[in-house]
Amino acid sequence: MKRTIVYYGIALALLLGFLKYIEYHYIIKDLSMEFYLGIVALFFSGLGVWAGLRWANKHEKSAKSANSPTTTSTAPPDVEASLSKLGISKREHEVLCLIAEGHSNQEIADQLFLSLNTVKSHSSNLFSKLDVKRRTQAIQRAKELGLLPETDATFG
Amino acid sequence: MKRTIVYYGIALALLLGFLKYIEYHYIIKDLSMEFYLGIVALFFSGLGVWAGLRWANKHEKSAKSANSPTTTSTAPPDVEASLSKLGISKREHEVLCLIAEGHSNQEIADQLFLSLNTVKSHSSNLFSKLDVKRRTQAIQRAKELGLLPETDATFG
DNA sequence: AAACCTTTCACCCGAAAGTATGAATTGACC
DNA sequence: GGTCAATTCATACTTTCGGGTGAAAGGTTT
Repeated sequence: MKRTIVYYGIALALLLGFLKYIEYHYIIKDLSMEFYLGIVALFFSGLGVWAGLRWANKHEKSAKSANSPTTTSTAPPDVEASLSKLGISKREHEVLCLIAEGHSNQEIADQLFLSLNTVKSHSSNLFSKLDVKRRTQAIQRAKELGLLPETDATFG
Repeated sequence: MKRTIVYYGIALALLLGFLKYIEYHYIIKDLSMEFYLGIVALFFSGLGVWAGLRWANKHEKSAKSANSPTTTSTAPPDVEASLSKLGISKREHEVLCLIAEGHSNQEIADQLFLSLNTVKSHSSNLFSKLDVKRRTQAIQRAKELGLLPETDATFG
C-alpha cells in the first residue's frame, strides 16, 4: 500500500522530468501549452481510469459483508457450500475461475489489480486445498466439484 | 530408433557389470545362482513388459489405416471433422486429450512412450493450430470445439 | 489487547512449460 | 525414385509455474 504511493510519486516525477526534457531538447516551445495540456490530460485520465477501476474493485468485495459466506452473491448457493467445505476463500475462488479460463498468473494479476506474487500465493494455496499439483489439474478438479460458474461450452 | 538399441545395449552392459560387481565384492557367492536368476528375471520381465506395451502402442495406430481420417475409431465422427479442419493430427489429438486431463508433459511422454521433447513439439504445434498460447487455453478451446471425448464431469 | 484469518506482497530457487531450429525416419502418394 | 506430411527427437533458450519463507496490514473473534 505504501509502495503504491511511492509508485504514484515516481510516475509523477517521471512525467515532470519528461516534460522538462522535451522542453529543452526539442523545438516545440511554440505549441508547448497545448502539448503540455494534452500530455497531462492523457496521463491523468489514464491514471484516473486505473484508480477508479481499482477503487471499484476494492469496494466490490467490502460491500458484500466482507468474508462471511452467507449472503455473498458471486456464486450460486451450492457452490458456496463446496467452497467453504474445502476452505477456499473468495479471493482464491476468483483466481480459480480465471485460471480455468486459461489466463496466466500475470494476466490474472493485471485483471484483479494484484501483484504477480499474490496471485502465485493464492494459486499455491488453492492447489493444496484442491489437492492437486498443477493448474491444469485444478481445472479438472474444479469442474468435477462444480466450483466454476457454468460457461456452457457444450454447444455444437 | 537406433538410440533405443544403444540404450538396450547399455542397460544390458550395466546389468552384467552389476552382477560381476556383486560377485566380487560381497559374500553372496553361496546363493549366487538363485540371486542371479532373480535379478535377471526381474530385469527381463520389466523390460518385456515395457517393450510389449511399447509394441502394442505402435501397432495400435498402424493397425487402423495409418492417417487417413476415414475409418479411425479413436474419436467420434463429428470430432474427426473438427480435427481435420484445424489440421490436427492424430498424435496431436492424443496429446491434447492428455493435456486436458491435467497431465504434465513428462507424464504424457511416459504414457505415450515418447520423449519429453516430442511431447513439447506436439503441444507447441497444437497450440499454434488452436491459436492459443498456453495449455490451459488449449483446454478451454478444445472444450469449446468439442475436441475432447466426453468425460461427463457434470454430476452433482 | 491478543489470537487469528484473510489478503497482500516480496525474494529466492527449482521445475515445468513453451519457442525456435534443425534433423532423421517412416509411410503414403505420384 | 522423389516428394510430402507425420512422427520422432535433440539442443538451446526464455518464460511461466510452483514451493518455501517471511512479513505487513486489516478485520474478526474472544
